[in-house]
Amino acid sequence: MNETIGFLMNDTARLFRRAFNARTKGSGVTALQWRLISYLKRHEGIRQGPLAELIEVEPITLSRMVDRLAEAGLVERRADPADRRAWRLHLTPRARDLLDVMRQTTNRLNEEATDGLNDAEREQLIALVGRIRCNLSRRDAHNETQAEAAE
Amino acid sequence: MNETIGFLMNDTARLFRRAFNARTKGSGVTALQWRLISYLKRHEGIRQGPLAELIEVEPITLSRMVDRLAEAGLVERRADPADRRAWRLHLTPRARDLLDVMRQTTNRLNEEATDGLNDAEREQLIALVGRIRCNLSRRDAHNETQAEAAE
DNA sequence: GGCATATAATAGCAATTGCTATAATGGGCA
DNA sequence: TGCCCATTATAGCAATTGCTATTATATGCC
Repeated sequence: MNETIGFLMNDTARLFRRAFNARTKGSGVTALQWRLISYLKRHEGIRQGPLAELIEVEPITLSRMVDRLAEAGLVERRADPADRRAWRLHLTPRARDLLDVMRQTTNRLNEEATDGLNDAEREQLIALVGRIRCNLSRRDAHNETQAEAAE
Repeated sequence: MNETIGFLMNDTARLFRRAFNARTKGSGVTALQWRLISYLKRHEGIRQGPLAELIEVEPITLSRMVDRLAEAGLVERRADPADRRAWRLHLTPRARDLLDVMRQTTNRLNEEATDGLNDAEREQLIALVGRIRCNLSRRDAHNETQAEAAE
């Protein structure tokens, strides 16, 4: 009974993060920064607010993360031509190079993590966890709606 | 390919934490504090150092977490009779009451998360994730040994 | 156009965390 | 016993984060 799926999932995710951190320690980039860069790759030109929501930090926190990443030459702020309050975020070539390296690291890590599982089991694992995420995602949206209605 | 198992697991674990936090917001206890209390329940009388390792924070961080939890009347420091440098940590009755409430919350949340899965699928999910955790746990120990040897 | 309200981003302050150094105690060995 | 080194916990300082307030700009309404 102690092995609830929630605890199990959190433990496993933490082991993933730890292993990932151990393998990228020398890069000078933290795991949360990788998360930012990784999302930014798929949402090139996104503004700070929406990106903060994606990686789930407060806008002010993201603002300061971008400060540091811009200083490190990994992220670039460009003025939004349609809204002078906003910035559009872009990756620099250097960030893209680092992403390629990280992608290899991630692939290797995933292979190690699923060592001993056959293809069918891997697919099933992804399908089942995907359904969990879907459930929680819906629940969450539902709860947020309730919370807004209550205020 | 973007849906690697590592990212998927992390996303899902984060949704778990978010949902859990949303349901325990009024308790005045943070998720990390819950983690401490939860481990402390299974390791009554543990010393600070080993507990810090369990919940994966630095000893000094745990020391200050215990400061706050002791002030809140949830954790008690007792002198170790065998070692005058060390404290033995114990939960107070109030913490046990809160744990009962949390356990219910956790169970409900797990049911919601696995909504739509039949018993066989739930078992398979737990078995597969458990194997992932086992793989990563071994890998991690291996890497730490390598790291120590390298120093 | 002019004004009220909403939105994007940032600054100040308080809280939390980790790195490094330090105090107190324990344990091994001569 | 006395000394050296390891271990347990904690204090000071720097970095990061979030809450709240603030600035600049946009949008809607008259």
